[in-house]
Amino acid sequence: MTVFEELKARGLLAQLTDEEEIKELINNGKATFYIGFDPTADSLHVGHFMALCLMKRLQMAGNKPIALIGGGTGMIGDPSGRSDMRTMMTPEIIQHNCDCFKEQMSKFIDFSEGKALMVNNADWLMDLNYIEVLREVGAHFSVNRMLTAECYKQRMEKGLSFLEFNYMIMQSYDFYVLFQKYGCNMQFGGDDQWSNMLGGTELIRRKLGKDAYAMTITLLLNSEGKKMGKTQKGAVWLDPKKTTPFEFFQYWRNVADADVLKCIRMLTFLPLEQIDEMDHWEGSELNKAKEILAFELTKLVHGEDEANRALESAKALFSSGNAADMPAVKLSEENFVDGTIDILTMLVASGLVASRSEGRRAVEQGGVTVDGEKVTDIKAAYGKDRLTGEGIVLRRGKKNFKKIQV
RNA sequence: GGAUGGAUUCCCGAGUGGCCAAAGGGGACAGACUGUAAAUCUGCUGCAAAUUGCUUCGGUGGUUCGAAUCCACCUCCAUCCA
Repeated sequence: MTVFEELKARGLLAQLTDEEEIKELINNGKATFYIGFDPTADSLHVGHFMALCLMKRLQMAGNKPIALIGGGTGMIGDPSGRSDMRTMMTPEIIQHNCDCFKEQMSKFIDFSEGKALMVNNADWLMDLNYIEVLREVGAHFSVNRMLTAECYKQRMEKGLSFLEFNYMIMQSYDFYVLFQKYGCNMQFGGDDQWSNMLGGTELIRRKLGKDAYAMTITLLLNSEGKKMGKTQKGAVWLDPKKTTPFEFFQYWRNVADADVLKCIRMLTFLPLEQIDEMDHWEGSELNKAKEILAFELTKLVHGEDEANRALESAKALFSSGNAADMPAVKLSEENFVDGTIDILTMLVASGLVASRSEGRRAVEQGGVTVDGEKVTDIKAAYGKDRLTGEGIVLRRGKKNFKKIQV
């Protein structure tokens, strides 16, 4: 099976400028392609992960990836598909985020011996001269066309600043620069990037009279049409300090039935034959598939050891309600009054609830247990001796556990 | 620059002097049912020493016994005109 066929079979391909040409190039390892990553945070997240996997797959097929870090475009902020303006970031923060991205990326992609490149568009965007850009690049863009682009649709109602409007031009210019400098003939990205990417291929055609190609990968949406990889607390990060391997594992362990197979297909490197076998699994059997998904992804991102630990913790936690390395909280002296601590203080100190009011509600609704026993009294208190050594397992709801120790 | 409309709690959105911690919906959280799923039903959703008290309706000041609500100024947003 060729790379192209595999990508297609996994449902990763969304839009392509020229299917035959792209197939030919990537199947024969003749593509030099780039994917851009804007430094919007100090860690990559699941969306980036898909792009990195794509890079890896194509790299294995002999193509040369260029990871572009958007130190320059990050100064502007991509309005594509967003309903409101991004908060502007200071140059210091952008620089910091770039550094974090670099470090994380090198774990996934082999940058040795020219097998892949990492570049930062700040290197060519920051010194541009305004008038020159307008004349050289701006002249090739039609405002009328840009305004009809799908990615601005949401912003036509709420307002779009000139700053953000220029994002497409900057991204197009990136492609143009990379094409000339590194012979980069293809750009890949998320499907929301389609219009920005087309801008690049057109700029190259108009300025150089040459062909370049663009291809987008399907956005990972759940069955309700929402972007996956987001929780109410924010994104699911790849940085273990921001999203622990256990939390990461749990996120995938808890995806909806309707989404498991799609996720396995799109995100893991499991052979397609194996995935096809799972395809007819139904009902509670799907739980096994969720476990496989969670394990495989945790392994890819955090390594096999962490994946095993997360798997075992989860199993132990949900069967016996106890696990060796569940997140633990050490209480300090000031939490105790007369050698005891009440349940509300404990809930707040553990971070399981945000306030005492919330803790009170959780207890009143029967959502709190200590060592498997339901707590019914909001005034319940625990002595220090109970918390020494092994400590106790405090639980709010079904899935939030903390080990509490002195 | 001018005219008009607007800013309410996580989001949408009602409220135009006291009965307002603020309707309704969404989301989130918790319970029941389950398979760590979905659907459904129930509860709950500012903070706290909790039949009470405190802080909140873009910002600052004012009127009033009393302001989300009235007045002044300011900031931001949308639409139309230039």
